Amino acid sequence: MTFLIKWDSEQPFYLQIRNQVVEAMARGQIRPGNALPSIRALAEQLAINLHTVHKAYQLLDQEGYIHLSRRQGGIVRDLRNPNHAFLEGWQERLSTILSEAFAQGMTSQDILQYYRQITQEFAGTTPPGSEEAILDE
Amino acid sequence: MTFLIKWDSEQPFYLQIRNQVVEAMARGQIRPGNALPSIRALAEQLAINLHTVHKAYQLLDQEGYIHLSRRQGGIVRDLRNPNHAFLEGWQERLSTILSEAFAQGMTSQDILQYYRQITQEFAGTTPPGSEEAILDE
Amino acid sequence: MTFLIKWDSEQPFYLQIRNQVVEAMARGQIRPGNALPSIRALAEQLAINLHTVHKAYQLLDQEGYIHLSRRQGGIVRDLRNPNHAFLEGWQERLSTILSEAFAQGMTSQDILQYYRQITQEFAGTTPPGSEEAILDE
Amino acid sequence: MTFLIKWDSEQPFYLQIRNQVVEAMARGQIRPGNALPSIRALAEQLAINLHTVHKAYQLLDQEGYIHLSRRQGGIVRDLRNPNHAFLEGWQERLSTILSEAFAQGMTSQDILQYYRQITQEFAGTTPPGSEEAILDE
DNA sequence: GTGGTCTAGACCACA
DNA sequence: GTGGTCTAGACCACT
Repeated sequence: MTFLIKWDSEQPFYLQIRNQVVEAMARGQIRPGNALPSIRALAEQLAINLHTVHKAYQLLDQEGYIHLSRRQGGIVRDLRNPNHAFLEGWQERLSTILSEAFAQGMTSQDILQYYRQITQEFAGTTPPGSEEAILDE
Repeated sequence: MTFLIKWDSEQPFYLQIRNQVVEAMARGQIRPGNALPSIRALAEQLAINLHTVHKAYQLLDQEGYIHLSRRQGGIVRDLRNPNHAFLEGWQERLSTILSEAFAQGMTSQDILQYYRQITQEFAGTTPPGSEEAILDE
Repeated sequence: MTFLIKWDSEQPFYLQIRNQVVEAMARGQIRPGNALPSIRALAEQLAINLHTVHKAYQLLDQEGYIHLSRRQGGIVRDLRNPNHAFLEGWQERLSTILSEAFAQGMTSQDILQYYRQITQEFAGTTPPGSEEAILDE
Repeated sequence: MTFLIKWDSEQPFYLQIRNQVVEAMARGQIRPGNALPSIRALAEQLAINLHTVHKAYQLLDQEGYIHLSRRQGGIVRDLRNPNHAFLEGWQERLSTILSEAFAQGMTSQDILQYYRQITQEFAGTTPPGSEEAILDE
């Protein structure tokens, strides 16, 4: 997968990285057991600070998406069921984002259309056997 | 409607207020033309600073949810169609939140269930005749 | 001429009135010697406070557009040359508004087009003899 | 560029700053990609409060003139075409300022002379190669 | 270093 | 009464 930093985004760099990893997982571009690029390599590739990448990986580890170890770097975990802590915050954020849509005058149909548009990218999971490169340099 | 500040939340106070207003709009608890509580009144009620509430109201005004004026205070606007700028950011945030769910092992069915659970509160718009108080003291 | 208050405008009422009087003068709808509606009448017609209309008239008097007296109310003056004080502030405001246009990417042609569009309404001055009603009720 | 606060102006400080930035953009003194002085630096230079400068920068960001970010401070944007919302308010303000001129007895020739006088400063964009300092200390 | 949030208290403009 | 402006000083998040 390819990482891309938007230098003029309002989102912190570490969150951009975190989000891109999560999206890649959802799309099946990286799968349980796969290794993320090393902190050093990714920092160099993106021309940002080591600490920033480290922070992103720590967050991913803390949220349960990866297992971060000194030896192996970041390994994607196999998550089957979200834990309670995740669900609680997630629901609230979903509620907020849906409220915005309704308050802005969107209908349930509009929203579900966007939902399908987004999730069909996720549904297209690559077959379990295929092991593609994590990072195309 | 009732406002509630979570003092230990990672979300800034002003965003909590903003979100609660938007959710109340989605639920139909406050409707176009209704007045929000005055900045001073809400600040006192929540025991937070006047400027913090002011910031929340300014954000709501800027996002188009309310009209904030020196004369009338904050009045809920009637939004019919979201503009392009809103939709762009909204889609991206929806994409992020959905990928989190998939990456955490949730299925489309799980997600849609939460969707219905949340939106059925919205769909339940109060009948047009009923005029409820904005703020239950 | 007809006055119209925009209740949800960010502009103060007294400025809205002042601007409408000035625009009516520019269009030739009210002319030197004409009387403005009485403060009391206008306040009643617009359903706003006497003080607010008074403030507008005072401002017009102070800026030299009208002569405000207790007996005759507001009488439109015959201005031939703007005084220095007016010109100074006016130039600065014109400079600001033109800067905005250029900074937003407009060209001189764009601006002059708007200029013509606006001034052609002013150019269409009614002939000097005709004395039309100040206020159509 | 040089900022200057008029302490006895009726214009709020934050608007004075905003206007001076916009004028500098129109004159080509600051160009797309250039950085504005940091909020703290400008506040100190002008001997006004940090929050006042902050407000000016936030307004400029909101109006689209600059991009304000935690990382880079204020960066001048490259605006090509004004949006509809801008044009609407701009036209009305132009209309008001032009009617003042006519009501004060100025002619179209007078106005166009001022127009040229102001815009010739804008037209005189500095040659593309020259990179002048943003802030002459 | 940068901007962002929050608090506290003052005074002003508008109606 | 309302919101708007300005000041002053604190702490935080990001790089």
